[in-house]
Amino acid sequence: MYRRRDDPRGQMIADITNDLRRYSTEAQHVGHAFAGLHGLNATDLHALIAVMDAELFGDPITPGRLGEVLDLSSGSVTALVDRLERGGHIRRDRDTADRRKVFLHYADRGATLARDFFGPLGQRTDEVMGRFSDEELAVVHRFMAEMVVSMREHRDAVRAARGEPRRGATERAAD
Amino acid sequence: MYRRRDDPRGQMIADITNDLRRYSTEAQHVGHAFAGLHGLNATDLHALIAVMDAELFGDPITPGRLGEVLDLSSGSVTALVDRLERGGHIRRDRDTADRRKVFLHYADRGATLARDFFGPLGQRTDEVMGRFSDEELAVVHRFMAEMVVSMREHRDAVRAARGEPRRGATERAAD
DNA sequence: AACAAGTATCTTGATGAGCGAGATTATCCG
DNA sequence: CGGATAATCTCGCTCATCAAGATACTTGTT
Repeated sequence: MYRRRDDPRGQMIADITNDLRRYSTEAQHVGHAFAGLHGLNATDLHALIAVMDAELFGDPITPGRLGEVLDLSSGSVTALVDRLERGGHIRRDRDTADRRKVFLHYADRGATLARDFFGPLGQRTDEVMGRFSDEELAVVHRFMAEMVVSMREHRDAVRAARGEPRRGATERAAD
Repeated sequence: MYRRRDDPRGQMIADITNDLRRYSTEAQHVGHAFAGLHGLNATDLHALIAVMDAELFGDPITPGRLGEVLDLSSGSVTALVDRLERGGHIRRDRDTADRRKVFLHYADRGATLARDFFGPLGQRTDEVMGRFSDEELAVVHRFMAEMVVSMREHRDAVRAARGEPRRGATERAAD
């Protein structure tokens, strides 16, 4: 769409670029719509997923880190966590060792919501994957994994371009 | 992350699912950061891209359709278009045939912005693609194209789940 | 101990994006 | 013309986010 080339490979690259952009856009719309359906906004859903990811990874997230991940101010994070806690999606737990810290854990309601979100999505994804061989999926995985790395670098570059360079840099792979 | 399976193929599917989710998430963050860098918000950037896409496709978009695409109320669309017009990113043009309609065209500032957004991104994408053969890219394209279709269907399903079924359904392939 | 500096979270007041309902403007059809 | 329909815009409100500062706890130093 934005690059037109005459050679087949160039065309293929342009096509994939469009695919990726469309996929991301639609994914965002899905998130937006799903969130609205459940009385949340897009940020809330992101936050909920981040909390779940961190916990599943065995390393609960704190409000501070959540703010870094979502690129929110500390005040917004407090409001966000308040909302999610009030809605029964997550819990706050003070760290016993360092009592300044607060760990965020998902509550039942949050877990249910996440399952409802990813379940149907995963089903559709599985259908598509069913039409590809193991070797083909391996190629797709290799490609997408590299794209994720590339996109993370780009995100950091863009974030760094405004104001202070951000702290977190490429945070660990757990999301 | 959300599905752990023991067979290699199941693991591969889970990995790709994670790749896709991470990619979308990061893409969103990039959009958010880039928009902020230029005094816009994420919606504005989406809108700008939608306007450009429509125009490049030779079929300029109206505020009404823009609202459908972004899932915004009519009031929000007006405010959005006002913002973008005030910022010199787009222009309003009345249709000469049906003077109720307003067509949105991007202005110089908008075109520049879009180029600044997609340029560096495309560069990074190209780097990754350079590490894949033609055949491999063809597989990726086939996969992603199917995923886009699947995601669109899912989006419509989720949107339909709340309130009236939305009008637009799977809009034409042009974005 | 006591104090200072650092870190994590929370509070407050202001801004502005988005919604919903209704008003406005233009077109179509009898 | 007059009514119905359609597209866009206006208005009043709510709430997410920000920026700056307050609070609570920890760590290091003397």
